[in-house]
Amino acid sequence: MRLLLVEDTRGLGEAVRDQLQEEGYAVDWVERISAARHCLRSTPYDLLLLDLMLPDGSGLEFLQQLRKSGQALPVIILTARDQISDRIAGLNAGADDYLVKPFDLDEMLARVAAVARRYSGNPNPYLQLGELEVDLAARRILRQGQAVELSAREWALFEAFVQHLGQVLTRSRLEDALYAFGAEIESNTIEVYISRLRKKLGKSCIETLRGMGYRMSVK
Amino acid sequence: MRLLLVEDTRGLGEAVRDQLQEEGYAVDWVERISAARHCLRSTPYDLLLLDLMLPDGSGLEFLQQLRKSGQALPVIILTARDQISDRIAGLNAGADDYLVKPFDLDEMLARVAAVARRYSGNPNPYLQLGELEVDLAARRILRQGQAVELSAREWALFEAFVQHLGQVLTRSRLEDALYAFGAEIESNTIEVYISRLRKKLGKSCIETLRGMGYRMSVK
DNA sequence: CTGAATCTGACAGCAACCTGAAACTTTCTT
DNA sequence: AAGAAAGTTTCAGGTTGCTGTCAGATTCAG
Repeated sequence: MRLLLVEDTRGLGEAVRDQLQEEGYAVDWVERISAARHCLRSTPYDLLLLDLMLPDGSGLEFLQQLRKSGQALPVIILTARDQISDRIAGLNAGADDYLVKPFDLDEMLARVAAVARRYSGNPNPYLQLGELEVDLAARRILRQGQAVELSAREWALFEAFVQHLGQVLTRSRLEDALYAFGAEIESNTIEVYISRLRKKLGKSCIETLRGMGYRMSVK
Repeated sequence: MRLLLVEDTRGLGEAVRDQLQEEGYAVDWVERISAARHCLRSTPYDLLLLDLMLPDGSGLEFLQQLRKSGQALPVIILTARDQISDRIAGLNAGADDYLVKPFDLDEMLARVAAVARRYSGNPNPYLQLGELEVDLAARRILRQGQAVELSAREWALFEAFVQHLGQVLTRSRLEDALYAFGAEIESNTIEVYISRLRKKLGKSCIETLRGMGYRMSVK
């Protein structure tokens, strides 16, 4: 269970993170919206804890953007007492719950556990990658609920991407994933398989970075 | 970060251990499965590097046993080139990644770092440079939260600056970063790319030092 | 003010990439 | 064992947008 905490108050952020980690959650803590955007791209999270007043923008707008882009990620917002009206706006914008600062840490844990429980229909080996649901162990992929069948090579390639989510993979790195080490390949096999994966999984699932390689991200 | 290396080839084992230790990992190196079992009982490890052909049994079976007993420990398997089919079996048995011998030590380090990162739950590390957020592994840059796309050459140049923050880079130094060693260039290509970077990343991000070169600072 | 260094918009050429289809290989079925 | 089906690799033609160069504008040092 991995959480992303966006909170610019040092003391509070640290306390919340430590408390959650003690409970066994994996927690990433950032202080800016831009950083949060970053994390969300390269890592699949199960829950977002979002302060509404941040140095580089409004958490509320950020949340709206998230929802607009189709992110179903559970969100708990953190607001100061004098921003209570934001609470309403927050819930409207698609938050799942809220906490008014200063809040009790046990209260916080309870809310997190509640939201987590509500959402954890499937115990975690499932990865949610945009419209894809991936079960790595079972080698199964659902796209918008529909099963997608991959051949051996297609799967090997896909797996390489998933195991290095968000990172740019060079051609030679991908070749290593498809063919055990140093097996020279002359033609454009990689491109052909990229093309097939896109056909099966959706165009936007793999980005091309001309002259550099390819990248799969969470969104 | 403590690793257990199970490898019966002396030379290879030594090289891998030394390399990893230089990178700051704590490494225990054993040559037998029985010894590995022992270590695992008495010490908590963060990662297991496992050869599949060992004098006292099959690493594959060992891995299966581990998984059956509920061990979630990350595992990278090492296979010889002619045991490719084991790679599939290994991944099925619950390995997280594989390396085909003979492998490049840098490649090995990269895989170890990747697996370690994946399990430690950290997202890619990112840099904050003024109004820029940089994720080197993902080759992603956010400028005030907005994604900025760089071409291959632009990125190479940018990377050179980031890797020498605050230092003055001469023209010939930059040429070496863009073109593999000593490729003479006559026209003002460098200036053109500097210009393109400034357009995308902001004027002030790279300073000109007339007659000397260019510099990027932390700001 | 003058010359040299640097900046930047424009552009032709071409390498990188995409993709449908054909040739070939492996696996399955009868 | 032979044929069918599925998977893999290669090839070729079409497209995209990066790259290096130049020329004219601009900045800077003396």
